[in-house]
Amino acid sequence: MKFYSKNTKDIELSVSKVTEFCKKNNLDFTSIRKKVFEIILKYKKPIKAYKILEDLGGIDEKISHPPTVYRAIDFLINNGFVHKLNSINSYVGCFHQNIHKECYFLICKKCNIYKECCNTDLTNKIFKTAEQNNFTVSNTTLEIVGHCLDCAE
Amino acid sequence: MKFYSKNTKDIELSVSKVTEFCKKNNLDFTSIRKKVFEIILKYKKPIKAYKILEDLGGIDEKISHPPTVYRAIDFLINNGFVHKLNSINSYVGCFHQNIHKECYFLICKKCNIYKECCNTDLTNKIFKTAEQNNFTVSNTTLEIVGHCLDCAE
DNA sequence: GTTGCAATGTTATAACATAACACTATTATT
DNA sequence: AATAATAGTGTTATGTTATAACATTGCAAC
Repeated sequence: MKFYSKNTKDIELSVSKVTEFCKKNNLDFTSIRKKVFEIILKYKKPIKAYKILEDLGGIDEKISHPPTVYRAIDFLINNGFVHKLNSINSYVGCFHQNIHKECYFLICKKCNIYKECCNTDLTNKIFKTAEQNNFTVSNTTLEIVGHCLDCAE
Repeated sequence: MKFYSKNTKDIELSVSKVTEFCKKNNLDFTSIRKKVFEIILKYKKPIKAYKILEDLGGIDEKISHPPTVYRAIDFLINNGFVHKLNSINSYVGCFHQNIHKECYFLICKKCNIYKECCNTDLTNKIFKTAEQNNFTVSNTTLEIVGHCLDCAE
């Protein structure tokens, strides 16, 4: 399955994009938040919180406690830089041009590779459904779990 | 928010529907599985595994161990009688006429009430997307988290 | 320079889920 | 009838994911 392969340059670009966004919006993109963001991006696949913790410990033992990681993740998610894949308790960097919270994901059970998609049509449908039910959306999750072409039998 | 309120009679109906389905499909709807299913239905809101465990303990202390509950849940989910809401680690009985695995949910952050929807159009779109990506679907999750009318500010 | 506030450090524990193996009951096989 | 195979369950222990609670730090506003 083709997926968004990020090389070093792509990661740098994402980081600087977020840095700029934070500056504009008066958000505090601290050193820890930046480190956690970079770890997530570098991992390429969905990464688990305790794996982030481990990697962070490799950089600096002082900051290797769960709350440190979860706080950084919260910040990154709340601002749309990272998404959580609830069905596999993992986190992924957002690869899209616009910082946003609505996205959907194809997740391969076997190789764990994933693909992030945005489909305006689908998103609109979802919001319309919510509206019809007098529902105020704060967050949506659409996860499609299965097998990618390479992993299918 | 209006939701699928199940009275005793509705629950009995669901249980007998599932009982029949299991008979036809040669599935073992054991006493424990049935009890767990009933607990989930009676709760009306999304219920957590350890709450099920607690309720089950009230019926019979012998069967109040986590694996007992999780095994029953697995059975119920695999056969489409129950859905898991990954974003809140909770379980809900399926309220639809056809036993199935694809559904989407509106979940109120505040009161935890939820609504289960099925929208063929949306489901088709999701499957089409997967197909376009050469992806074999085993399971989809669409969860819309936010506030219902009563809980909106 | 002190107050206020957001971020972080730290300890502990809560909440969610499964591994591993023993036991039981039922069915199928000899 | 004895035996084997199998699915379900009982039980202990532990693995995994996430947060509560409170102390400390650093910086900005007054």
